[in-house]
Amino acid sequence: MAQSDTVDRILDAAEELFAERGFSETSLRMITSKAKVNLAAVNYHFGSKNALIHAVFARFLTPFSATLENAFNDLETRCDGQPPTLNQTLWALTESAVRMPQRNENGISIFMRLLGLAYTQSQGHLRKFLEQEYSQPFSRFMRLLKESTPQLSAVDRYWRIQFMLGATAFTMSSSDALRDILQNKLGVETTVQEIAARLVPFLAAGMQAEDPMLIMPSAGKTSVA
Amino acid sequence: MAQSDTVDRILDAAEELFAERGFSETSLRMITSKAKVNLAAVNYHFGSKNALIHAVFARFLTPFSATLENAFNDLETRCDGQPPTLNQTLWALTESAVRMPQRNENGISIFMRLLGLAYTQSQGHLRKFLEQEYSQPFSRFMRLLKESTPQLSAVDRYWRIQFMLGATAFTMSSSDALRDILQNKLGVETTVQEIAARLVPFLAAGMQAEDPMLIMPSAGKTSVA
DNA sequence: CGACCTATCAAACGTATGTTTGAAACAGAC
DNA sequence: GTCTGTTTCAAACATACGTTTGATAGGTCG
Repeated sequence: MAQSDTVDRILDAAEELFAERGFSETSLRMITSKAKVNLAAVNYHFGSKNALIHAVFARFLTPFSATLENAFNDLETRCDGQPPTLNQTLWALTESAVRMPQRNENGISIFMRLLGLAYTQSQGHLRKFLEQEYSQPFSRFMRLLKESTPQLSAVDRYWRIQFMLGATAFTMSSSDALRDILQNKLGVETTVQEIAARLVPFLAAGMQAEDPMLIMPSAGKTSVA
Repeated sequence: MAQSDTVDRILDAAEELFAERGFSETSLRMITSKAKVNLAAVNYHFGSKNALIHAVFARFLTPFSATLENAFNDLETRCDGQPPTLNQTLWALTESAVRMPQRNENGISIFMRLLGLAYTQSQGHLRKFLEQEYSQPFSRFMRLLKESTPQLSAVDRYWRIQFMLGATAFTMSSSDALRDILQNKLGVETTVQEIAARLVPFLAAGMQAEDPMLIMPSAGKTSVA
């Protein structure tokens, strides 16, 4: 066949291993042996390990950013000029992620973990690649968030967005492990959708908290709203 | 001198480099050349690279966990049998961290980033080490959190704690980079204390959000609070 | 002084990494 | 069948890593 499935087998294996162990801790030999392809195949098809990392992200991110654009379009036409509510904005993103066609049942959580790693591990080339390729939907989401939280100052909004990102990336990145723990400790089953349904209200409440500087640290009793 | 300053020079250099680049991405040769000591000194004084990582954490974490125990003692005597409020619990932790004596002006942010990396990078040995050595203050903090949020079901509390952890670890793990971005974009200087002062209210509000299951995803308009 | 323990150093060791090579296998077109 | 371009493969390459070695100094105590 002209384009064998070698490329996809490599991408599948790489995606899983990167998510499990991080980028530096995953060697090409691990990937190629898991994918059952020759070691040289990675450099032949992708050129380098870094390029493979980019390809793993691109395979998910390109269709996802298209889905996201549609969701944002829908949201804006539905709002008809009015700024969307914070919940609407967050759900537009969440539903796009949850509804993406997945290669397997863990597709979302694997990719969430990869996104978290991309942010956390200081891989300069990756950040540059993501900024270059996918800045548009990101900027648009930021703009919607801004419209959804007009009461916040730019600085407050900036930090709270980081907090949201953190809670999301972190939770999703380890949601498999967390689900297992919950299953064992409390005997409760949990789907990714349910986690999202718990996460979004948490984020919305955090974003809309009282002005942070009103509540200061001290030995006295401070209470929230 | 009996105990030269080689040990501390190594610890200082390692701490900084680990925080900047992560554990796997930092080689012993980088550390020893930054510390201006011989390569073999690390294995001589610490035994292995992993042991050096543990030592870096222990140097900060041991005095910190003592400070934390005191803060929790203070809090419990101040509450006099009553369960503490969520804000009190969160601030007990935050103030202990902020008030720790620091080796240099970036001491806290460096160490926050290290803690974030410890959680994020899947270094099995590190997690085992931390669980073994510092499980007590961690468990105590969890117990206080439970008392501070009696209104939450066990499952809700479980997930929301994960969300808090995520927002904190993630923000702290990249706080230097984030501060730089903010500095460039908005021309605002930010201290770790200010980040904490913004984070705590965010977390408290999220923890005390409405029952998550009341707000469901749909195409319709949903609003919070 | 000489014995002894500790600390430092340059050099080497074995291993694992990402990448490259050159030949072999395979495909489709003529 | 033969040619042509693509894909696979085993092997090697150069480099970087964590760790070990054995020699050399420096200090302390009898």
